[in-house]
Amino acid sequence: MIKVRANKYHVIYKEWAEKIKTGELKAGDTIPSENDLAQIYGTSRETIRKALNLLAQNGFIQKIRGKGSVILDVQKMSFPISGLVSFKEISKGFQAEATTTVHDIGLIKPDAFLMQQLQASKKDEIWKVIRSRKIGDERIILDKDYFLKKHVPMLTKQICESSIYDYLEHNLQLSISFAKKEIVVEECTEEDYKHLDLEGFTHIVVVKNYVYLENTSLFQYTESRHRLDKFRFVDFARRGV
Amino acid sequence: MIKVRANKYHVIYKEWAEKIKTGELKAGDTIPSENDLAQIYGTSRETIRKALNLLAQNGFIQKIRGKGSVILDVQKMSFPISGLVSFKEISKGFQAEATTTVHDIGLIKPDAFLMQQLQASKKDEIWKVIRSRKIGDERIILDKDYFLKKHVPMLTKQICESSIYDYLEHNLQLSISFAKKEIVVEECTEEDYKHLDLEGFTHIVVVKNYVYLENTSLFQYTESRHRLDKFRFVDFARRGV
DNA sequence: AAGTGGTCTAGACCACGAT
DNA sequence: TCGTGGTCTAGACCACTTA
Repeated sequence: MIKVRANKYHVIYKEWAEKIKTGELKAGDTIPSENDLAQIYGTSRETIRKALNLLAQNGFIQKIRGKGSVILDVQKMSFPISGLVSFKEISKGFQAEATTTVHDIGLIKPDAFLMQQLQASKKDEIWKVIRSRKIGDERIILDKDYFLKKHVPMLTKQICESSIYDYLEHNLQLSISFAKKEIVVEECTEEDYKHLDLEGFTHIVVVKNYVYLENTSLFQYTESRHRLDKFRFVDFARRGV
Repeated sequence: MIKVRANKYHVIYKEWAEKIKTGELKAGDTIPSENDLAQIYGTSRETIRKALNLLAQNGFIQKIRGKGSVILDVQKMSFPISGLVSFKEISKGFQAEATTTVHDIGLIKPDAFLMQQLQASKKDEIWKVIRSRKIGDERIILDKDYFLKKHVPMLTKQICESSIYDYLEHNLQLSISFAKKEIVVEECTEEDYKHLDLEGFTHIVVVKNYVYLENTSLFQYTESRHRLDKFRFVDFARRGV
């Protein structure tokens, strides 16, 4: 059921990413040279380079001309909302138990705001899902998801309680490809007060996500609203294009 | 003085990125196929593919198997703190005038906090720079920068008033390579109240940056403190890996 | 069937760092 | 000088979309 990428370079990438993540290899060590790796794996050097470039892009190694590829300290990089990950995937990294409550699920007609956010027309139908996330014993995150029905024909409460993304990718075979993300801080709404334990905070961090499929069609708009003191975003960035 | 990358694939990347940014090519259009481009530029297809992969990574195009490369809507992506950009580079995109005030600059010995953040020893000396950024007529951002003196021997008030990064890259020839970024919300400090127009906000968005050189040595720790209502972070992310 | 992008190869030359 | 990573080539086969 799960789509496995069996590309050589991807396999090699995963293999070394794992070695670094588990701490089998330590920060400061160097990995074998590209030529050595090409021999070890019986591939061409360009294939090795694709794997190493992935490692570099994702912050596992730093390639240094004339020297080799040095392993970076990857420990601090926990809890990334970075990239494109769903709450289910993120919550694996939590210590405390995380539970999801579905407050609202149903088909609606888009208002002006949604028509703009989803580039939808009056005729489009939209799945609206409101969920809160409890971590430990506090309700901390409020997720408001909107899916175009033409891409997601059916949705149930049960699906929303586990992982919508699992369902979309594995059952509907949708290929989620990229997203535009925006992080801002807004005043809390009635809805926030109702569903979250706000502890007196008057503002809330809002992560807005516009999610696209492989064919470049926008199919989801999401607002993930995080209580100020519990929000954390981690990112790894390389300079210059 | 400025280092120009004259790689074929980089030139091709810049050329098409420019065409898309300026709107000469519109979202939804397709660019020529890889084979066509290889012919046009008189290069191999792999070189074209390196250029197109850069375009895809940076959100300019979406490559679709069997079809071609479609141009994405890149307009909404203004004001990225994403990637690694300095305030000077960001402020180009502002409507209003942006000015920088230097409040403090000097060499200090690291306290426990800084020793940890910069992985420094007691013997290290550190440049401390405190600056506020005024946009329009409000002081909105407080930047606290710490540089290891062994990498940055000299710093002046004048340099800090323009762009420290310009100075580091062009005059000191330092190669800034990558950074780890963390975004959280904290309570305002005395320092924030003193240097910023906080308008009653009790909390502040803090962007913490750990900046590394090409040889993987950490040389800078920065806190960029943004007033809640003026903070905006935009990102483009691809799913998987 | 033809055209597209995705993977992979075996080789070449270059710029850079260590020795 | 030698080994490293960075760029580039000319070709091959594949999976996919479109006609």
